[in-house]
Amino acid sequence: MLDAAVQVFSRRGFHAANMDEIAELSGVSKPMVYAYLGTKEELFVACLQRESMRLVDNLQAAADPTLPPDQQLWQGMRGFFEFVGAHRDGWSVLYRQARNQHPFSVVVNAMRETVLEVITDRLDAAVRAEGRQAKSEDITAMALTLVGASESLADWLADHPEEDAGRTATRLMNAVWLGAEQLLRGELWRPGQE
Amino acid sequence: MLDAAVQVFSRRGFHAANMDEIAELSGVSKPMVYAYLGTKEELFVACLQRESMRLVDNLQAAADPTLPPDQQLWQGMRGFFEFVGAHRDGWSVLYRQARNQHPFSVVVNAMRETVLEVITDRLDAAVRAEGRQAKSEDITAMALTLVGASESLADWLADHPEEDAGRTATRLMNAVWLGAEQLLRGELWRPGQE
DNA sequence: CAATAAACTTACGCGTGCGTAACCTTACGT
DNA sequence: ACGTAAGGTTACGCACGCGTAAGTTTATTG
Repeated sequence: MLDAAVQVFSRRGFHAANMDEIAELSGVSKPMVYAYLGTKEELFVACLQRESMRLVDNLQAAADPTLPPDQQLWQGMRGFFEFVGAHRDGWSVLYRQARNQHPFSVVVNAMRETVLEVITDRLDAAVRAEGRQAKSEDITAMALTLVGASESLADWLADHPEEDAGRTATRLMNAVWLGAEQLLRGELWRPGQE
Repeated sequence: MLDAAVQVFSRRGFHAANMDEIAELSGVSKPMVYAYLGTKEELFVACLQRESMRLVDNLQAAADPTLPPDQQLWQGMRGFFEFVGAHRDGWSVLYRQARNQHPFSVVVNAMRETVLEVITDRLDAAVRAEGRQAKSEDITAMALTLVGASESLADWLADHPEEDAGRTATRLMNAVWLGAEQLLRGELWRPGQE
């Protein structure tokens, strides 16, 4: 039933989606949808909450703080891309439909804020491990870069079912870990032993 | 009159915006809006076209093919961030409202595709200048990374008026040109002489 | 096997907002 | 002055879709 809602919201967007279609796809009548899941807004929020929980779970399951920073980063990215690949509709609802639509944006942005905090903390720890320290706004900018680049590749992944989550994560590592300069010179980052 | 529309669409989104409000903010009556700019959809598309033209103009005005690749990249980014800083409502309408809303997404995605092509060509040229060649999908991934990271920082910039376009571009250069690895070690990329 | 409650459906009231018909008013030629 | 047209406004028809009242079937209990 939630699955049906996610599917319809993904295809049509919040406004264009109508409750009759969701009910029909669920195989029940409209008043049942209202009885179980409340209004259209409440239903949408329920979808958002389930999908964002899945996303964050996938990120954190991939976190192993004992590994070196690049491995941690790669694993986090792979977890994220695996969620996107496995739940394309969920991704679409979260980032293409809800992200900028009041009042749903607050839910999504809260989740994005959480993700940003996690990454910021990791970066900070990695810098400290080098015996250095960086301005917090520089760390923030780096985290924003990582998240934005991930979202962009995620969108691409969502539209290319043939692509593999691990390969996508590796591509992103090459871009953001080594940097464009190294890449132009032919250097490559490779995932270590699993 | 278009300005008023962009402002309202930016604040409310396409669906929540109503023509009465746009008319009132324009200082004319509703039938006049219809007379000059057509239906709500046509009006929205007109906004999109103006803003996307501005954005692309800003990107290309900043292009100087004689400079080394990193300088070209930085100038392109700065041009882009300057557009965002100067037209926050326009940015909001393009990327937060229209990007995933049929049938407007086709307009925005066409523009994004153009930008991606420009960047892809530049990257390709830079790789060739090093006497190397890369798989096209790797170049594509790098371009997607650059664009995604730019969008993420642009969104951040749009909500932080105190921030400077040039500084944002420099931050992004540090992240994507040098790479996170260099950055953790304390290296910094700096814009050359202007 | 009636009486009643639970589970579900059909059919509709109602608000909202797009797009326009009908109406007004100011300028201009005759 | 007066017909007429350009340029404007007010007021409304209409479709759409959310949420629910009223009605119907299926289960349950004395």
